[in-house]
Amino acid sequence: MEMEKNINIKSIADRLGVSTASVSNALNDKGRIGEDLKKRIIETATELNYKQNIIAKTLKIKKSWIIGVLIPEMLFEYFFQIIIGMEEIATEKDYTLVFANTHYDSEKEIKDINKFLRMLIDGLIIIGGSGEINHISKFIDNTPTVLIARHLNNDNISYPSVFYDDRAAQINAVSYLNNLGHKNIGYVGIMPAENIQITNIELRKRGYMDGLKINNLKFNSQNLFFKSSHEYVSNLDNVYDFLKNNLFIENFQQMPTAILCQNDYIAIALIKILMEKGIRVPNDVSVMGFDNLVISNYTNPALTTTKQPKKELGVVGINLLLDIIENKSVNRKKILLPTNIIERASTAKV
Amino acid sequence: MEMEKNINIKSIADRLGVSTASVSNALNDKGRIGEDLKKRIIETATELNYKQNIIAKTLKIKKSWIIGVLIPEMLFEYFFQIIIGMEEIATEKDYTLVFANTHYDSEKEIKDINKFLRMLIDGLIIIGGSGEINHISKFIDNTPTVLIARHLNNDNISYPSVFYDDRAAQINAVSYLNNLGHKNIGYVGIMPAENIQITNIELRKRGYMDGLKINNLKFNSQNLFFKSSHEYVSNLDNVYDFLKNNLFIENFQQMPTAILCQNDYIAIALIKILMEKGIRVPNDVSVMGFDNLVISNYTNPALTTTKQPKKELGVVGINLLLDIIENKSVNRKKILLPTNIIERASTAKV
DNA sequence: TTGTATGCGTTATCAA
DNA sequence: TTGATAACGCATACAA
Repeated sequence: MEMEKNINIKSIADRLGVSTASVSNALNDKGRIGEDLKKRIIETATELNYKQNIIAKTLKIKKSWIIGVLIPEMLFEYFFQIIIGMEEIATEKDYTLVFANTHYDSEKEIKDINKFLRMLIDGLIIIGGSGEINHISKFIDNTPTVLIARHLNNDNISYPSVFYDDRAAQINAVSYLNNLGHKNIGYVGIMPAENIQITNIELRKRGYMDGLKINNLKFNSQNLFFKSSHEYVSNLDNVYDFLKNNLFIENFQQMPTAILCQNDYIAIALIKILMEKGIRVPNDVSVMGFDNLVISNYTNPALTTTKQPKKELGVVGINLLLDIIENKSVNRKKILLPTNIIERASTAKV
Repeated sequence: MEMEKNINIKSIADRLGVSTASVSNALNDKGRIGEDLKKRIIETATELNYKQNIIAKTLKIKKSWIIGVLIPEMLFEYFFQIIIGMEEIATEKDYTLVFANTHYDSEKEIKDINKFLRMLIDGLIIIGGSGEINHISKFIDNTPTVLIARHLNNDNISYPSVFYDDRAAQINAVSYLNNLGHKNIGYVGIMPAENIQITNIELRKRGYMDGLKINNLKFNSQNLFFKSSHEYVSNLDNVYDFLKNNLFIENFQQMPTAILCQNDYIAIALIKILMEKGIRVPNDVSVMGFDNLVISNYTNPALTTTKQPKKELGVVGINLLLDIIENKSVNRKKILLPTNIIERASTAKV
């Protein structure tokens, strides 16, 4: 096996007896070079199988074509749909995505962002997470950043962001159920861990409460199930186990005729639990989810739920970020995406 | 706003009146430096909020702590479970993953690998895809590479790899159904596009055929549904639509008492289609999947299926790769992971 | 149009 | 133990 020497612009320059400057100019299609020499350089480059070293280029021009993406957990579909949307656009525009899983941990967020900055990322996308932003604002202020579906506690702080309105969506859900004739509507939600606070989850619950008020339905605290888990609850199996151990249908004061859920996983698990107890959905009780997972159309009964534009969150988010990166003017834009109710078979008139 | 100058090792060196060499040695905990100076350097570094530039370091020492990962499609759960497994280990060992979606396209594979190499990745992981490897072997031979769940056409070619046996698993599935008393077993599979060839899919189908033989059941070509789609079929909705338009249950010669499927999506879609026609599962026909998606325990009826160790594929794969990167000796290892049948409610005795 | 020379931030060699 | 300096591969300001 022959010793394979690294081919760089100097290899090409030497081979042709020209300067590296000319090689660089030729290969990057800058103007300052003659057509003839340019052609010879490009020929030699392909002949030698030259590959531009992105790392060196990045060091020189301070552009990496890397976008850092912060995800709070590796949850199926919800986050991955967002990522899929981003990936298509990023690839198309020759950017590379790198991910970090922050586990809803502020310390980890700081650590991950620091790592990204040391990699000279061109921009940052933060998906979901807590309502807190102060601990990372000093980084964000110096780096093009877009927030996706992250609701900040402090409304005065504003960052470029793409989001949908969890609260308004759940208000709509309550109204939808009310229109079906349900006057006694329960709610099932889970905070996936005790020490974290996820604004989206709070907002969905508040939407339920406000929805009752707006529809002139009375709130009954017995019919609100909202617990934190001490162990991390995220996937369907976890959710099922948690509800199985913590939610006692018989504890509902006056069994609700409809139960609104924080998300589809909870709805799907709840339906399974109800059916195991011989409670029929929607005959005995209507169940409504939130997220519109792909699978929710294939459960039995198919799930009525609220669809938020997951993939579009990613697409719009990355486009916004790339606009900011390539043209500083579009900063501080906030984009609200719509939600809508997908009516299926898990809800019925009463 | 003050002009924020980049803090580098020279900033620290200048501040203390020492050389950059000493700063580097101190910060990287190399030996050649006095304890006293080292302490002062580290203090100054934190004081100035110094962040090491990974790009410059990578250029110098030719190590990026980046692992490139090739995925053939953004399919939920199957690939994402693998990724989740990898991500945990990679993060733990301070590596960063970058992904490329090859869309089962050889040209794109070459392009993506080239991009990775230009980023000076430390290693490459290739998940799934076609049975062909020649077009990228020249890259792989010079870069630590691990194949995950990619079955090569040519058995003579050997790369470090982690996999499970699709064919053997489907043979087991046929035997399982046979033991339930099913003698007329159908099969439903889809090749997601016409011009691509995915070895795993071929192997699963072959497992069905071989399984019949081994169990002394006769093969009836009328009961094998295996079509290519001209449009890309991957997610559950696609699969449902495709089957709805192409699979006519009544065309089965002598309706099978059990139908084995290529994957869980197909099984779930098939069950929905059967139920829409009033055919009961498992009373009228048993249906068996492959993959054991999380959701498959929550369908109604819950799905009997074959579980392959998705997350473990990722964990074992990345560990193997990191071993190769850090210690060239473990090369050319092939690791076979077991599969097992998860018995649920979609199959019954006949 | 082309070449010379410098620097991006780091590590590493060699000399002091 | 410490410092001066070259080198990684590239782009660019400036000179020719």
